[in-house]
Amino acid sequence: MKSDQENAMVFKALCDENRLQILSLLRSGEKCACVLLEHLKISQSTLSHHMQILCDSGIVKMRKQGKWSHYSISVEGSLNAQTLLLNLTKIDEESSCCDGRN
Amino acid sequence: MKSDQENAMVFKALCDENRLQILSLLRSGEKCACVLLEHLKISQSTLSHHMQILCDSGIVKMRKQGKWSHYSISVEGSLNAQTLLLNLTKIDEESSCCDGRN
DNA sequence: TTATCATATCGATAAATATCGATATGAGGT
DNA sequence: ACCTCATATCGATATTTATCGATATGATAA
Repeated sequence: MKSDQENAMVFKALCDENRLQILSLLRSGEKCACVLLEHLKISQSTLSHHMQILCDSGIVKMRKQGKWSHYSISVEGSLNAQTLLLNLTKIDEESSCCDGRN
Repeated sequence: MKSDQENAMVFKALCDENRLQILSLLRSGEKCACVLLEHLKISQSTLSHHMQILCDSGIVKMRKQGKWSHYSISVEGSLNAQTLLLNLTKIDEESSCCDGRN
């Protein structure tokens, strides 16, 4: 069981408009930073910052090749986020029973 | 199809430590604000602010009864978040094909 | 080894968010 | 009508995050 802080980091990736747009671009396959930059109206340093957050969440992974950084959606990371979301919103049947004691 | 900004709002609910703790408390069933407050080390006005964000995301719903506000996890809202997450991280098979043209 | 290109990091600032105490609102009770 | 309680809203401040330009790093090419 991870801490709330660690779990929050997974979803931090998804609560920014620019990062959602980046994810949307990655859905069609791996892209290098320079290609992503062409499609966004942010500076190179800002993009680098967002990619860091996306990678920290585990939802995006990076592959270094020479001077290029290639980014893609991580299936494992996405699955992990799915499971996490499920657990966070799952109603606990053990404790929420129907005898009015809660 | 919702905008990136609207989608980001759903996950904004989940990227704060306090809000994750609130969700955790709600997993055992509906709670009124005063009960939630007992379990958290934040002020009443801060709690009210977080509940607003949780409700805006759709993941939590409120029921007013007299002077009390009862909060609970919304099954529909949670399902909506699940679907959204799935769509945001789903790899698009149409465009990412294997002939090397992307 | 010098130059160039892609990206990361740094330092500063702007913008957004969290937090609090004080006050407003609104429902019940006396 | 007045008082109390639960919660929301307001206004101010602190903290966090986003953003940029400048610079550093590290790979490749000349």
